Amino acid sequence: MCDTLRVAESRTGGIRARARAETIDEMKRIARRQLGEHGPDLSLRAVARELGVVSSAVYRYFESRDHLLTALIIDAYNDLGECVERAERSVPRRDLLQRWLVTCRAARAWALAHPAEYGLLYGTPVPGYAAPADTIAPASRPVLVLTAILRDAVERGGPTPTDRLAAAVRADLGRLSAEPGYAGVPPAVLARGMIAWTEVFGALNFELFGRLTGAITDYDAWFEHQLKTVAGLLGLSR
Amino acid sequence: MCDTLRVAESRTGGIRARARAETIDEMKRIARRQLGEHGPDLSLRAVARELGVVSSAVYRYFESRDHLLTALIIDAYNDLGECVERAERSVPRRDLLQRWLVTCRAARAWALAHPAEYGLLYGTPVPGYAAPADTIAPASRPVLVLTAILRDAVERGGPTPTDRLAAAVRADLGRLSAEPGYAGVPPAVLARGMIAWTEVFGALNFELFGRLTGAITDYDAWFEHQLKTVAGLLGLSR
DNA sequence: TGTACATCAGTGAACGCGCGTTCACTGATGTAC
DNA sequence: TGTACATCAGTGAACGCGCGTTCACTGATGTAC
Repeated sequence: MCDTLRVAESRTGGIRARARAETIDEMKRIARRQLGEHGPDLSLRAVARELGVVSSAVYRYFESRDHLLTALIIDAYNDLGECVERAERSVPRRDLLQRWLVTCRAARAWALAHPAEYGLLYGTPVPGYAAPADTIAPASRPVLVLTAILRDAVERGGPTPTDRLAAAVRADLGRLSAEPGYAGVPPAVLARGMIAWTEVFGALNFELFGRLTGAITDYDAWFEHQLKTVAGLLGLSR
Repeated sequence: MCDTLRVAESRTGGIRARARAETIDEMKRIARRQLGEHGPDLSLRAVARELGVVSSAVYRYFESRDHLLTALIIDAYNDLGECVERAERSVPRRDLLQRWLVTCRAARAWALAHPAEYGLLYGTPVPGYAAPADTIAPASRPVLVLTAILRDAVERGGPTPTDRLAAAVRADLGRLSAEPGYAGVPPAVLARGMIAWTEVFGALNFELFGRLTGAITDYDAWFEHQLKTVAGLLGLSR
């Protein structure tokens, strides 16, 4: 009953539904900000306090703390995914190297702009929090962008690596390349793509978690250098 | 006074000093275990509880929660460093590729055996905790092992990459290769080493933080494949 | 070898704080007739 | 167009919990004479 009405309201964009959506957005915005200041131990009460509302009022909008956390994670994945997709779309299809570069740069730009959310997505898992299934699809958006580039490279008869894969690796990657988003990318290509991807996220971890302090000062330049070196692994040409 | 005596006791290995050291060790052992079960939010009270001691008793041994955390971090760095160093020493000096492989395998083995401590060292920084200077030296032990391999490769006239480095990158890495542990490794070689290192730690992050669940099932094989691919970057020969 | 004393480990109570969550409630607001 | 009613947002108090840290204290234990 109650749920049916709520859905109907949000469909027709009723006044209450709009106000409700705005409050949810504001709660998430505040929560995101606090995530950045006080780490991943998100506090419902602190969010309520900043919103100027009693703590129990939050439960009108989120079933529990974990539900709020999940909403933030899904939003973050989608935000990152959208940034990466938009950036990649802005480059001519045939320029595979640029597509790869732009994709990685967009991921880094997003991470630098949202370090706390990056930590939430790619850092130490929050103990006691199990990511629900809803997060899987948004989480794979960035990697699907990369896969599309690889597929285009393959279709264009680009360099196909002759790496010998161990049976177990071939099995895992073969299973993967049979899935919808990964079709058309042979295991050996997929392997190289994943390695490149791993290096890029390793670089982001090192940079964002402060593991290079004292060694690197120009992070932009160092990231660019890494991208170009790793691009060699993919054999992408302009 | 008090400090002088304590030092004297520990030097002579007095009974009290030994008991004290044992208690400290047990506290750290318990804290390490709890770190694995309840995440990086270490609780002094929980440690005291498990030790069967009142919470304020912990302050006989550690000035504060952060001091205990620092001790754990330093121990972990040293433990990891020792594992990596020992593994690398067990390989003939001239077999550069094996030395590289064994080094990375040791790092992974340690991480898998101590996932919580790995998270403490290489995961999201604990908010509000600033690592003191004492952690710098132990933290660099593993990377110095890699550097030694690279230096030997260079001295043996191994392949010197002709990568063009941007001025900023050359400056940063040049500054680095002027430091004690990095001497004898030219920037271009250092760059490739750091990229390989970044990939390996990216791989560990993905594996330990569960970012490959559903895709990879045989993590051993996948890691080996990554090592061999990345070794190509270093141009290490047997 | 015996004794007085200093030093230690550990106690127990307390301070002040923050947290997630429940529950009965009060008005305001939109809806159906 | 007006009115009765259902639904909502938000309140305020409370529950039970855990936390880091301080402080005056009690015995036990090692040390110096």
